[in-house]
Amino acid sequence: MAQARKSIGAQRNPASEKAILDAARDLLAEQGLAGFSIEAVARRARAGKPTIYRWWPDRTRLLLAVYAGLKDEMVHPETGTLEGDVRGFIAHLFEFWSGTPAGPVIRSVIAEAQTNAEASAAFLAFHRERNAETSARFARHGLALDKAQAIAEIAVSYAWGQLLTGRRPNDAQIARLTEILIRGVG
Amino acid sequence: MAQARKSIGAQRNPASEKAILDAARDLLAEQGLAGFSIEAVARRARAGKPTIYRWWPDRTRLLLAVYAGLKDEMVHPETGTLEGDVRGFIAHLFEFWSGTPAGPVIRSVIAEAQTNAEASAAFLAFHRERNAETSARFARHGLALDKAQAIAEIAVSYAWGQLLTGRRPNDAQIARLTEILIRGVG
Amino acid sequence: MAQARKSIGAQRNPASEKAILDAARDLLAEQGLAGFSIEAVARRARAGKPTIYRWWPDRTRLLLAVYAGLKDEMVHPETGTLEGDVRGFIAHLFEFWSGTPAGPVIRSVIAEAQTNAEASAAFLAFHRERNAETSARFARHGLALDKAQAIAEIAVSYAWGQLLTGRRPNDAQIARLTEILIRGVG
Amino acid sequence: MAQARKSIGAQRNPASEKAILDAARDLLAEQGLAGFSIEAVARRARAGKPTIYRWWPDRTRLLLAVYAGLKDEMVHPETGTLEGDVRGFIAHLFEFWSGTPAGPVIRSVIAEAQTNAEASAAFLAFHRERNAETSARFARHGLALDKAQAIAEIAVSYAWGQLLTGRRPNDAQIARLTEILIRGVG
DNA sequence: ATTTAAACGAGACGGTACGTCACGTCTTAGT
DNA sequence: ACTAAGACGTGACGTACCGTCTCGTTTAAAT
Repeated sequence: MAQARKSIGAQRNPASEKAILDAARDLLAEQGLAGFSIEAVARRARAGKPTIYRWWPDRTRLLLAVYAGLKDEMVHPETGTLEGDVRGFIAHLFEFWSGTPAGPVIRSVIAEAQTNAEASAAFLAFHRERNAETSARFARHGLALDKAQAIAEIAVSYAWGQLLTGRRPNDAQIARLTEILIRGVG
Repeated sequence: MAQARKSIGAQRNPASEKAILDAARDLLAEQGLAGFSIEAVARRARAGKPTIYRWWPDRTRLLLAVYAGLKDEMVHPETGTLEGDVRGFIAHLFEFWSGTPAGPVIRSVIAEAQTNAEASAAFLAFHRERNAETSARFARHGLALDKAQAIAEIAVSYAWGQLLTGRRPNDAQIARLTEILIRGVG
Repeated sequence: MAQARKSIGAQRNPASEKAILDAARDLLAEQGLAGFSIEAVARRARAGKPTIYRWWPDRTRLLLAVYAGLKDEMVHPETGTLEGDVRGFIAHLFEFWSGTPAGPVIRSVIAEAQTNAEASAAFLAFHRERNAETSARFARHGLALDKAQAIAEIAVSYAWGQLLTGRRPNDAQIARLTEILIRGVG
Repeated sequence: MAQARKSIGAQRNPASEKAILDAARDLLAEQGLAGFSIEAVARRARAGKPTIYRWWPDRTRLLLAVYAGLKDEMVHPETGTLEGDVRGFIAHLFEFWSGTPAGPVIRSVIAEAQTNAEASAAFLAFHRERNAETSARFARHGLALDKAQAIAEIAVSYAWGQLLTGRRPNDAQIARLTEILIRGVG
């Protein structure tokens, strides 16, 4: 959490930006979307509300900025087999979601997207981008691209379904899903 | 929309209950969760706020009551084959969600469930109940119950994923998903 | 406080009337006008709200009924001298107001009279009636009636002023007031 | 009545404060305490409720603020004689109360003081302050201070008694009261 | 002896106001 | 020019009480 910061003159203060994004992310991680208000972020970041509104036009855009900040961390290793990659992809999603603020943040973005068209568009765009990467990876093992896209979509949808209902599959469930998907397109 | 209703004595007035639930459902259908406030429901239903709070302790519980009111309509025909039942189940979900207030209502419930533990529990319970029915139906065609449960879960998750991102699959996509699922457990 | 009472047929139940008036008086005595709501009276008297509204058309009229019930107790002895009667009258007012629910009730009636024309009229009428009695008593000692009325009015106004500001004069102050009044009209 | 006002920065907007106090005072003058609600004041002043609650913690404190705003106007001329000053003081009270919002405001404060300890304390404090001034003035004509205080208290109590019961004395009645008081302490 | 009619406790009804919270906008004073 | 601070109007939150209404029960009075 940030200490009191003075202005650094007629230029954007990167410390403020970071303090705001950190506060927003931490609030989402700790209290979910319910605790995520501009006022709470400003209090926690020791920032003025207009400073937040200057850079992010509303609550939704700040949420999306936090969400965008997660992307860099979303990498997972290749295994060499299709089965290993699919299983690893799914398993990694849940690890990522539970070990970082990512889970609450994504839940919040999805919730926000049900109310806010901009959040919806941003989330869908990001999903498509990610799915292109994922299916490209799956296709490296000789799978047709359309089938790779299909199982990537199904896998991610399944993972969302678990996340949104507060569940997390065990290894056996992940293995079964993987098997169904690979046999299904085999 | 309801006219002003008097009390009918020391008992719940079904006309008021209906007017409130109708108003709530219509607001969700027209404006989504953002337009769904107790004040707005009271105005539209020509009801007093305390009348709403008397029967539904908060916004979430009223939302869940609207959601529960959808159950009866959620039926779809049997086709005689596993492939037909799976495909029909998925197709029916999207028809149901787009032709009735059900789509916006379910989107709202899922969004609410990300914030509210009660909504989360209610949604998960309802989902499990529905999935038991669905997988039982799939199992009538000779499929093992655990496999039937798995593909029911996957199918519903896929449908939610489409709904929550504002998409709707065409018949070919539904057919492909159906094929993957059935071959996957075959 | 009353037990649950049944109807005694097509006639007013005196037990209910008493229970309601007692509850109203006690609430005024204990919590003042702030705690005096029809709902609170009904709860305390174990009466239905319509039973109250059947006999007293609104909150003000029930307050006035409690006030009217005080009249009988408002008697004080004659002393044989003008000075004794004036002093005794004033002293008696404060004893009456502090030893019974009368103080809070009269404070409440005066407060209510600032908002409600009916309460104002009722209070003024009662005041005039009382003042006629008081000044008649003072006049028995040879004082002209108009002078007796004047000092009765002044004495009561002074007493109200003390009551409404939460004060109570000691004996010396009462004696001084008495002296001023009697010498003033002497 | 005020137009919509913007914030003028991180400081109190005097225009809003004035609009709110004016609206409160006018509501009291026109409708008395019954019409005096925070919601009504906010509507009339075109102010937000939180703006009112930011500066005055509740209805009572806003009422007392209106009451305090009357002080400056409560001045009356000296006449050179005790009789003239006493009579002028009493007469002035009624002129002040009938020609300005002061009458309804004071009636409201007294009513509120019967319910609210804070209002009671504030009213009593203001009364004592005023009475010190008044009795000091009376004492300039050679009257002992304790006697001056006594007749000031009696005079004000009499005036309150008239105000609270919706009466107003004519000149002869004021003259008679003055005579009684002066002869009483003579 | 039976029926009628009104009073009873209970509590739901549509409203209004309460006092609180967060929204997104605006201006100040300082760096 | 950018900062922290915080006031502004708006509007929803959940609660209390208003005065009205109907329910089903009870019982005295009228048949």
